[in-house]
Amino acid sequence: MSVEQELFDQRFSRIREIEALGYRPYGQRFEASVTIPEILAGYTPKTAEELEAAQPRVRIAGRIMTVRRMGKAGFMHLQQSGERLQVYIKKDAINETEFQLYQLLDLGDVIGADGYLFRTRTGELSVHVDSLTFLSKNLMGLPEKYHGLEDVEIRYRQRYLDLIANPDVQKVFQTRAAVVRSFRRQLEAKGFTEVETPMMQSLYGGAAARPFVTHHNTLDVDLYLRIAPELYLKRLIAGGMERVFEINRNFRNEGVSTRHNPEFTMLEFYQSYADYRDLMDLTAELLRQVAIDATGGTVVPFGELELDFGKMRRYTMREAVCEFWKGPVKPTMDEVKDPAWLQSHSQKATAGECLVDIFERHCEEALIQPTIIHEYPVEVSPLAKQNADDPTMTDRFEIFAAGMEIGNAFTELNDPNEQRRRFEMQLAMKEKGDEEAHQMDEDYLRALCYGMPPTGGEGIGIDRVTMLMTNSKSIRDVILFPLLRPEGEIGIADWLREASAK
RNA sequence: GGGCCGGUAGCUCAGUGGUAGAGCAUCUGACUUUUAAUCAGAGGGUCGCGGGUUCGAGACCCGCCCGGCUCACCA
Repeated sequence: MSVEQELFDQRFSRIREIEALGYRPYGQRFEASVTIPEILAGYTPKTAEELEAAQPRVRIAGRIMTVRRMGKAGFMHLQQSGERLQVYIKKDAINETEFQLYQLLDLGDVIGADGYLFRTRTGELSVHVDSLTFLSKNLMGLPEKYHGLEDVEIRYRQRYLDLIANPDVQKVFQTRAAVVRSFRRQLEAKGFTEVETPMMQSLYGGAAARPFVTHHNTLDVDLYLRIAPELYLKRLIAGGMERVFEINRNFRNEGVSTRHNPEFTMLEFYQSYADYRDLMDLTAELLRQVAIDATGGTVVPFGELELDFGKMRRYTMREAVCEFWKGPVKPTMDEVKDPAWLQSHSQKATAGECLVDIFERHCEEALIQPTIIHEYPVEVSPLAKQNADDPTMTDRFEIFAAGMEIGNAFTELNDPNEQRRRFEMQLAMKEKGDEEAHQMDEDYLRALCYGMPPTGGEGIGIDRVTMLMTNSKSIRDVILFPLLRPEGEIGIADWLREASAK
């Protein structure tokens, strides 16, 4: 039997001892008067003398994270929502049964305590406990108290343990919630309606990506998990829902990296009668407020960097190539507009694809401060409206920060015949082996044939924005359960069965 | 998919071919304001898995599994 299983059995057998003292090992409802974070926020400024005079009563619950026993007394730290408060147990201050319970407690158990607040000799805010109760038994050894849980594989696979052992992890996901809340609140305030569109689609579109395939038994049809909600949201725009947004999951059957998870959360919003320039202003406003709501200010630390969401630089893609060119001699605007020059600096098939290729290789990683790049070639923008002055380009922009793409927006193409032509271009690319090219979506064309108002639309990657707001280097640190290969047999059902048979 | 790095006690990590280690955790004892509590003692290992080289492998070689970083792909 492994050490871990011996510990498990030891703790399992303690369940009976707890019951023998008259407690339920898995507890019952417990009405705390206050949370540990509330106590820390409210009483940290109070001096020992102030607390001594008031002896504020508290009733708290939490998980035992440290224990220091000293014979007839002892200290423990209880954790709640990632924050810890010390409690002091003294034999004289509680009854005999509760003291026996205290002696049975293990690291990781969840308990409730009544008492009053005071400061110890060393000045730490603590609860002087006069009553204890038991709320839930822990059967597993906790990670080391000093280093916490560092094994990233265990952190991702057993996020519950990560949340217990690494208090800051909760803060990351609180911040993620604040990001989503901020976008939602801002868009609602501007008259956008939140909608939900299909995640299972018989045609996939709205992005360049390979899909996951699944199957519906009763209808006997293959369905794709959506790669984007775009084409459905624009059907709603065509139907007269003038401002809509959706915050939900997209699925792309592609590589996994520090910036890519196969399922990820996208905000998409569409505003009738607006164009991409309106969206540039809106984007700057949204991100600025998200930074404030998520971090308290517009300047956000990211690694060695500080990202300022209070201002948003803007370049056209061509300007960016001229500006951020890596070689010693920067190209001129005339060169960057010249298809021959572009094709002499990239292997891609068309001038537009060459421009994007050059941009990605030379510029993307240089876009540290939040930046809008606009005017994208038509070949890579099958759903965006062409620029009125330059039909090779579209009225489209992307948002970059920390060298990472975080958003994509454009004036929506609402001319059904031009959209038909673009789909056919995509089909031609598919013929040539481009697995990510769009499918023809005739129902979408039909919707456009009814007349879709001129519209601006945008998608923002919530995970990536959250990375920026939480100073996270990997997207897996902002997704509670990132995709990993299955773990295989765990064996804990056997442990429970064996322990309970003894 | 390619390259690089990692997997040793529950956790965090040492261990450059010669008897598998430390700290924390666990168990026993002492201790009524400690805080990485302290003190005395004890137990705990499929060295990721499978082959190979060797008198001898945790270490060297080959294959595989899992993870991380990175490149490719992508948002």
